[in-house]
Amino acid sequence: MSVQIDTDTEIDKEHRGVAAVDRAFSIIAALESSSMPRNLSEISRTTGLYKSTILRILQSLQGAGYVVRVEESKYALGPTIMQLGLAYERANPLRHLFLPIMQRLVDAGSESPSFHVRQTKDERLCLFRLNSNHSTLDRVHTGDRLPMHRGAAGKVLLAFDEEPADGADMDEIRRTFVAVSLGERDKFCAGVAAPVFSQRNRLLGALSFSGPKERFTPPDVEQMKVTILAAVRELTKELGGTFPI
Amino acid sequence: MSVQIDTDTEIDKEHRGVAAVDRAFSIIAALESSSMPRNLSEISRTTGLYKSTILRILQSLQGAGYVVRVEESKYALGPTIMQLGLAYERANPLRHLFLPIMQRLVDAGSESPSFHVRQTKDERLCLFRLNSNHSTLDRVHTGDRLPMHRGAAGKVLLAFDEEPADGADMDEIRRTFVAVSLGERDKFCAGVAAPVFSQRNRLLGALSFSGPKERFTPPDVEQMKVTILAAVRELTKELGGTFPI
DNA sequence: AGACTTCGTTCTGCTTAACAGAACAAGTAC
DNA sequence: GTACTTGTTCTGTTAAGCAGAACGAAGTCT
Repeated sequence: MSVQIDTDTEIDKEHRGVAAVDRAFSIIAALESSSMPRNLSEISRTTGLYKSTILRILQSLQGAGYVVRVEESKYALGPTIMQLGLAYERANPLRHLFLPIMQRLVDAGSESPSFHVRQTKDERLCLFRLNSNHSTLDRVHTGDRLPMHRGAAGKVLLAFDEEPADGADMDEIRRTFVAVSLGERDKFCAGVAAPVFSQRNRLLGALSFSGPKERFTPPDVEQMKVTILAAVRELTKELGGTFPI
Repeated sequence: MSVQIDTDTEIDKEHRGVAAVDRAFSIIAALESSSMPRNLSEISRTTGLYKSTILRILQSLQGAGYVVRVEESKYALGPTIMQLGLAYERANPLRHLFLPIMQRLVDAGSESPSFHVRQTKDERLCLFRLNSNHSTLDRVHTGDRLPMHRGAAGKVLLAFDEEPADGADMDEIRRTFVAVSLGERDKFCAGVAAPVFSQRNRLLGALSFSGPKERFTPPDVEQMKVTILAAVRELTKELGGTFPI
C-alpha cells in the first residue's frame, strides 16, 4: 500500500541537516549555474529565498571566500572554491588510478570512457572523461551532470546503489553487471556501462563507454561488454575490492 | 591607545552572517586541511564543535555532495567540490588573461611570477603561479595560502586594499606602486610585487616575481620593478582599468 | 517633471530550529 | 574487568534567523 507523503516532509525526514546550510548551498548552486555574476534579485528568483535571508547568508559566504561581490552589486563564486577544488584534486587519488586505465582503453581503440558517480537522487556527475580516437564523439565533459534514470551509467548506479532499484531490467543488470543504452539519454548516442566497486563490495561509481549510436552494433556491444568488464575488474581490484564475477 | 577587544565579538561585529553556515565551512576547512579522510572525533577536535552538531551539519554537507562518507566512519571532500572547482574555472576568465602574460614573462627570463588575492584578513591566496626557467625556485604553488603581513605581494594587497593600511612603508608602496621583500616570508627568498587594478581603480590582486634571494641584487630589483610595472599596466588595461601611473 | 518599477539595504517580532550536553552501546587496549 | 574512545541518539532550552515590511536610490517610461 502506497502512503501519500508530502514532499517537504519526505525530504525533511530522509535528510535532517541544517536548513540554513542547505540555503547557503542553494545560493552557491545559483551562482554556479550562471557563467555571469548575478545580482541579489536574480539569486532571489532562482532560489526562492527572501533578499534579507540571502544577504545574511552572503555575509558568511563572502567571509569564507566562497562568494565574491563584484561590480558593486553582483555576486560570483570566490577563490575558496578554487582552493577547495585544488585540495580535492590533491586528496583524491582516483584520477591517478582511473585516467591511466581509461587512456589505455582509448589507445586500444575504445569508445569514449567516462566515470560517473551518484550526485543526488536524480543526478549523476561525470568525474572523468576521455575522448576516443574516433572521428565522431558524443558530447559529455568532465563535471557534467546527467540524469540518473537515463543512460547506461545511470542504470548501473541505480542497480548497485546501497538501496538498489527494483525492476526486471535492474535484475538483469545485477545479473550481468553490464547495462546498455541505445538512444536513451540522446537519440543519437549509445553507451555501455559497468560498476566499479571498492572495499566490501561497495559501489564507487560506473565506468562507461559512450559515443554515436551507429558504432554500437550488436557485435560491437558484445565486444564492449567484454572490454569494460575487464576494466572494471582491474579498477575494483586496484581499489581493494573483489569484483563479484 | 589600544583597546582590548574580545576576538569573538570583534569577528561577530564585523561579519554577521549565519553561524550555522560558518560552522559548516569550518568543517569543510577541517577536511580540506587533511589529505586523509577524517573521523568525527578528529573533526570535533579541529573545529571545536560538538559531535552532535557536526553530525547534523554533515547531513547537509553530504546531501549536497560537499562531503562524502568513506570507510564507514570517515569523511572527505565530495564531488560537488570538484564540480564547483570546474564551474569556477569556466566562469573565471582571469586565467586566460594572466597565464599568457605570465608565460611571456617567464620566456623573457623573469623570476617566478605569481598572482595573489586577499583571502581573509590575515591571508592571501596564490591564484596563479608559473615557475621561472632558472635552476633554483622558491616553493610557492597555485592554491597556497600565504601571510598578508609578510612578503611583497602581501604588502601590496594591504597598501591598496579598500581600507588601505597605514604606515610610512605603505605610503612608499602607494607612491611607487611597487613593494620589495628581502627574506621576509622566508629568509632565503625575495620578491617584488605590484598591484593589478580592474575597473574604477579597484584592486584585483598583486602580481609578484619571487625566487631565491641571491638573484635579487639591487640592479636586479630595479630591473624587475620596470618589468613588473609594465606587466601590471598591461593587465590593468586588459581588465578595463587605468593604471594610476 | 512625475509616476512607476526594481533594486539593495535595514529592521524587528516571532517561532521553531538547532545547539549543548548527556546518555548509551560498541570496540579497543591494558 | 576496567578504562577510554568512538559513533549515535535524544531532548530541553534559548536565541538564531527567518519572513516580511519599510525605506531610499536609481532607472525607465510617459
